Amino acid sequence: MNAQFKKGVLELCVLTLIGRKDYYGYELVEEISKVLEISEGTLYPILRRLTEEKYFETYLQESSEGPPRKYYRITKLGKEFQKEQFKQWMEFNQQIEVLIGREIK
Amino acid sequence: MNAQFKKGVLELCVLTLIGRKDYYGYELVEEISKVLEISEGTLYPILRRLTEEKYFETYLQESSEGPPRKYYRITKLGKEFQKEQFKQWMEFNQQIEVLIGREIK
DNA sequence: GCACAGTACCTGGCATAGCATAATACTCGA
DNA sequence: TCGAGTATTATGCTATGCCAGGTACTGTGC
Repeated sequence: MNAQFKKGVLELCVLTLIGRKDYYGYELVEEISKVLEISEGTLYPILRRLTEEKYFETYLQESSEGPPRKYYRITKLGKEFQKEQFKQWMEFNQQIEVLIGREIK
Repeated sequence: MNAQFKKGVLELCVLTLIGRKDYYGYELVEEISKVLEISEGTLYPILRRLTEEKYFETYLQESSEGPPRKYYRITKLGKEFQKEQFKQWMEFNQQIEVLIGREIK
């Protein structure tokens, strides 16, 4: 899989998934990994960045299966950002389809 | 427009368009610019890179409207690469849709 | 008791690719 | 002759994904 394709889109995926329910990092890696390849070293920085930009809030929760889990909850600002990013992604996709879409056979 | 989205996909667009007919750089910028924002500083390096990797061949042609034009023609290797990239892009798109697609309203 | 696997988080350094900016150079019309 | 349009190229910046490695807690098997 061309790693370049993921640039920017992973952020949208993280925003969208956490918009549906709170996740902790490791859980999110597993969830996304069901569908596409992703490494922890990619995801944790995205979570930190989006939290720094006030799109997420965090809280810790004890676990009986290991160290405490850091949960991420989307903020109002995060929801707006997700909407905007989603819109842009859809537009971009359509533009690409205009350029290359006819190759579908 | 989120510039990150373009990473990797522009390469596929260039491969696909030049797969249809020969283009010179400036012409290609204009063609793609009809659909999405792109700068020359982005496109020319892509052309050089793909030529170095034997996906394109080039030839010069005089022009009465300015300096000579450098035309790009796709190679057999380029066609194969385009197919492969196209397939990967389509797969990637589907995977993203699985993750975030339900947001469509 | 201890090694190990599984769970959970974090960071530093690297590679890639898009972009802004600028330089060069040719043609043509005002 | 000056500027606009055409056409190519190079340099340095930035954003983001990935690899590799480190820390630390829990439970299991020897």
